[in-house]
Amino acid sequence: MTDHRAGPVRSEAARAAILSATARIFAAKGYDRLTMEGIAAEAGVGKQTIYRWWPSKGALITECLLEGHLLPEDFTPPDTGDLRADLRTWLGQISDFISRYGGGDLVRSLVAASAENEDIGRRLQESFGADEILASRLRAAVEAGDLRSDAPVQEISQALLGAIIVRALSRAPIPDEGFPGRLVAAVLG
Amino acid sequence: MTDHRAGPVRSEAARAAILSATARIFAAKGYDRLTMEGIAAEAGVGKQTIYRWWPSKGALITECLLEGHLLPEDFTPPDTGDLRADLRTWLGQISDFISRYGGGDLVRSLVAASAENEDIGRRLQESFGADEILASRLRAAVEAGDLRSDAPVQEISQALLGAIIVRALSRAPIPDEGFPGRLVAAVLG
Amino acid sequence: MTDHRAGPVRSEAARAAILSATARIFAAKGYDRLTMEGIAAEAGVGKQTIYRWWPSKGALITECLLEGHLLPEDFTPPDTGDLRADLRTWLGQISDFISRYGGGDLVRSLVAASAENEDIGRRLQESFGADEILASRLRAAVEAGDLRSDAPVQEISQALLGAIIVRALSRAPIPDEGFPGRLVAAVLG
Amino acid sequence: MTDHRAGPVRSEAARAAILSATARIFAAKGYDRLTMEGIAAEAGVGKQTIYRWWPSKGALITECLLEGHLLPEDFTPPDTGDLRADLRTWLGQISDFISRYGGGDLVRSLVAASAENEDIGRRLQESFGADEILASRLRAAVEAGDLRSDAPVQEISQALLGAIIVRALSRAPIPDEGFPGRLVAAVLG
DNA sequence: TAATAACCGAGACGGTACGTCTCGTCTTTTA
DNA sequence: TAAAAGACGAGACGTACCGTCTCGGTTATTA
Repeated sequence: MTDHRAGPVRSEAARAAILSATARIFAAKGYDRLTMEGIAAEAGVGKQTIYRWWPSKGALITECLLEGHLLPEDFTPPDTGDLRADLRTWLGQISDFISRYGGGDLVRSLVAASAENEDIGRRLQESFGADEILASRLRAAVEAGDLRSDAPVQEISQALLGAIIVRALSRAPIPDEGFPGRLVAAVLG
Repeated sequence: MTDHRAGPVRSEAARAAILSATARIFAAKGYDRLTMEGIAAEAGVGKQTIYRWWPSKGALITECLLEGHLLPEDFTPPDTGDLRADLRTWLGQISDFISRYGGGDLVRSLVAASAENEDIGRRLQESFGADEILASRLRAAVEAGDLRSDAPVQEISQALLGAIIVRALSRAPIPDEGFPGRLVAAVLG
Repeated sequence: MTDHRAGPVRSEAARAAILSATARIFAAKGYDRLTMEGIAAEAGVGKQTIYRWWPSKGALITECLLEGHLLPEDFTPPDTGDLRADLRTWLGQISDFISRYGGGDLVRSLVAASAENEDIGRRLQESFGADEILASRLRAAVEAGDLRSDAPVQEISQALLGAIIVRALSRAPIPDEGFPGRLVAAVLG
Repeated sequence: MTDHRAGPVRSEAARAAILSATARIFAAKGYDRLTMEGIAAEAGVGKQTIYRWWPSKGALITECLLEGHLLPEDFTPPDTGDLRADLRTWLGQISDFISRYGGGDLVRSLVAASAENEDIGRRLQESFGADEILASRLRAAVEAGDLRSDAPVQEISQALLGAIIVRALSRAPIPDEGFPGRLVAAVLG
């Protein structure tokens, strides 16, 4: 028996246009000036087509995030064998990204969205590569003897990403090349 | 609400009513459902009386923060001579506060306000005692030999507070009594 | 032979369901709350099936009218030889109908549809029997000497029906049994 | 004195602009293409300013009607002593008006509005002068012996106006100069 | 009797308008 | 004479329908 219902199928073109328009406006104007009407107009789509598939602005941004429209770069920490150097590289990538794109505006918008929307909040660490990949990297370092066996892996990840976020919220510019180094020194001694 | 009336003499009462109403709504409904019209109604005040004194919602919240209406508790780290124990105490106070008040809702609202408003962002660390007081405490530890002389004081503060914020944004509850200890271990080894 | 195209034939069941649903909603909710989507849902039919056969809501209502779904009763004036008595009977039938069905709601809906749609407007007099049948009745009265030979037949019909419509639009209830008599007296002296 | 509340007073400029814009669009596009958003835009006014003072499109049109924005002309029947001649003059004025303005479009829009809105319906006869003025004219004719003492005054008024409306709804153009005469002949013999 | 073609229910699509809410400014009345 | 009350222009919200356009499934005619 056919388990698919009759009727037209969701328009992939509309879906792509909406996500793309959302990402464009989010990057250009920030979370709080991102409106559903603006998205619909930019995407050349009726508002109902957005509301038909996403219940809220947050859900839309979540999907943008998951599809990589908002943070086009990949913030995976490398694995060279030297944990601290790898973390410095990773933090340097994020710092560079922030410096290049509006000096923290995009991060702040992402944090504002996270504060308002549960799903986005849950995926925040993931978005910056501070999730399972970093955790497994840290666990490998424990096995290699680079970290103590009782090192609190999750707290280390949160502290590193959190420092970046606090800095973005405080509007302090990333000062110079030394920041990743100092942050790794602060967290891993 | 309060018994103030029209007239120039009562302006201080209006000011207090506005700040109090702002704090009450902020705590009850969060930053994004805090409206100027709601504040005016709750305070029994005309909207213009708010706009006469504060240029924006952010400025209003900033003043609430500075006057201690939003975070009624004082998050000053103690000074017992044992830096790590003091930090654990401090983080424990914050964790307790979060657990007691809505499990992070208030922190998230504060973060949302920080993301939107520059002044609030600048005072974010200060609000949680992660500012000069903590910095001087860390510098004293350097002098006492508890920390290396090149310890990156600011990054340590940001990492500690940031870990709290990332946890709040990710909606993970503070798990148990061990969190402050693990976080201090993560940051100061 | 290509005098008949390939494919299935128009579904009589769908046609009947649509007309019936239209009449039901028209009577229950009135012209302005009659929606194409509502008709489709009520009839268990796709919207396209309606638009395939009728170009507009007005055309649909016109067909309902012609098939007697909207005004289930037949408002043909009788022919007893006494013109004025026949007209009183006819106007009494219409008055009774109005009193029985929502006190003018249906007439008002019909008038609203007539104002918006040309075809319905053209058939308005016909719907109430104020068309050819009434005209020939009046012409017969002229021949019988009951009316002057230059009696303006069309204007008499329009005045009689128009008085009913004006009364329905003014929301004045049909007051008592005397109305048809007074109206005939007003128009034919 | 508390006979007037504190606060600003209703803007007469906004009120006038709204009524004027409503009348302009009503005349130009008809009732069913008259939108609240269109009115607001045309009047240079926020939508809320309309909804603050009028609950519905119908209420707005009612007020337009009462202030004479919709039917700029005065359809008062004259009083020369010759009732039938006066009625012919009056019906001629209305016929001329209909011919000059879109051939019935405005009347149909008014009828559509009457069908939808109770207040407009109640004032329909009044709008065309078929109310108290005409009634008193007819009563005077009774006293003067021009009409029988039991002439049904209200029904005569409704029949005259109704014939005009039925003609407008049927989209039949007012044929020539003879129509008012024939209609008076039809109604008053 | 297979292919074809138009039908069917279903419903997604780009739009328009709805009526509500809040913004930040401006104006009037009151105490 | 400042504060309350609240009207104002602006514009986003989320919903309801419009009329058009697919979908896949279902017949009836035609080759």
